[in-house]
Amino acid sequence: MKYSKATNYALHTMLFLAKEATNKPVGVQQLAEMQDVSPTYLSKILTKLVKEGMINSVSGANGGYTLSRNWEDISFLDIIHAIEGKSSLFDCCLYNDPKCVIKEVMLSAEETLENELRNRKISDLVKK
Amino acid sequence: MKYSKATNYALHTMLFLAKEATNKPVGVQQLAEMQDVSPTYLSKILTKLVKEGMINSVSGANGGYTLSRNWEDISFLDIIHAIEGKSSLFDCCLYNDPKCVIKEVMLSAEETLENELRNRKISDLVKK
DNA sequence: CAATTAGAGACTTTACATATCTATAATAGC
DNA sequence: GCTATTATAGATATGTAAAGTCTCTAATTG
Ligand code: SF4
Ligand code: SF4
Repeated sequence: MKYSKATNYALHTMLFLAKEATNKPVGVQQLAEMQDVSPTYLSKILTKLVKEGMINSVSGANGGYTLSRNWEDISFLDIIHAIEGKSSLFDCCLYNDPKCVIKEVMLSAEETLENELRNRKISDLVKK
Repeated sequence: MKYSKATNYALHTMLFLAKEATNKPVGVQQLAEMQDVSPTYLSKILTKLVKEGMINSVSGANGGYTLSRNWEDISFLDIIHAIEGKSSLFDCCLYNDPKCVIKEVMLSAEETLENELRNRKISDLVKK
């Protein structure tokens, strides 16, 4: 059980875009080089962020990616969910025993984790 | 990013053993049948718990597994660590930037999760 | 000794993350 | 309109780890 590299790439990209105060699009070429990953693969990851409305993409020459308007609200959890999906960390083997104690513990722990990640915004890291 | 099925099997086995107040060994055959998993595979998982001192094994006829003496102290985190390993959920791609903000957020969130899981003991689920 | 049980190791299968390749679509600048 | 540049999409390949099987060995019971 680990966060995927794709999540790592997405977080680093978001942080970089946030640090760039400018609105000029940043090409995937540059973003990929910084992180030592292939541009086509990173592009595929960033497309997920585009579809979730976290960043915008601009085709054509001098194109690239920019943060969306509401970027200051984007949390770590948002980014993780965009890449890893939103399904629970804990897969129950049987069907929905509602008073199952194991499930209760695991889901409540996961919720604690999500709350923490929901409160941490990319924008908080930039302001200082 | 998900908890493995092996973790699920380990948790269910521990809970079952805890509910069995008796000290009689329970064979892997029976444990596996309940969880619809092959005995040899489950055996491999339970051996990890034996090595961490959470359960004891008894070979030979009428053998099986019993909880260890200190079983009331065993937390969810202990079991998860025994199966999934203890390495961090977040793999940092570069080497140890100590003031890295991303790493700081991810590790602190993970610590919150671990604290919650450390406070939940198998024995708490049985007492009621 | 015979039956039963856990443990160990090699191996296979499956699933998924990671990545590559190629073709298409959109845009800028000339 | 033409060309270069850039993102997007889909098919495909590779790598890795989880999940599971098979077989042999060791310990214990009776
Ligand atoms: S006991 Fe709980 S965790 Fe296990 S299968 Fe049933 S509902 Fe799921
Ligand atoms: S920026 Fe932080 S998370 Fe990223 S590689 Fe460096 S230390 Fe690791």
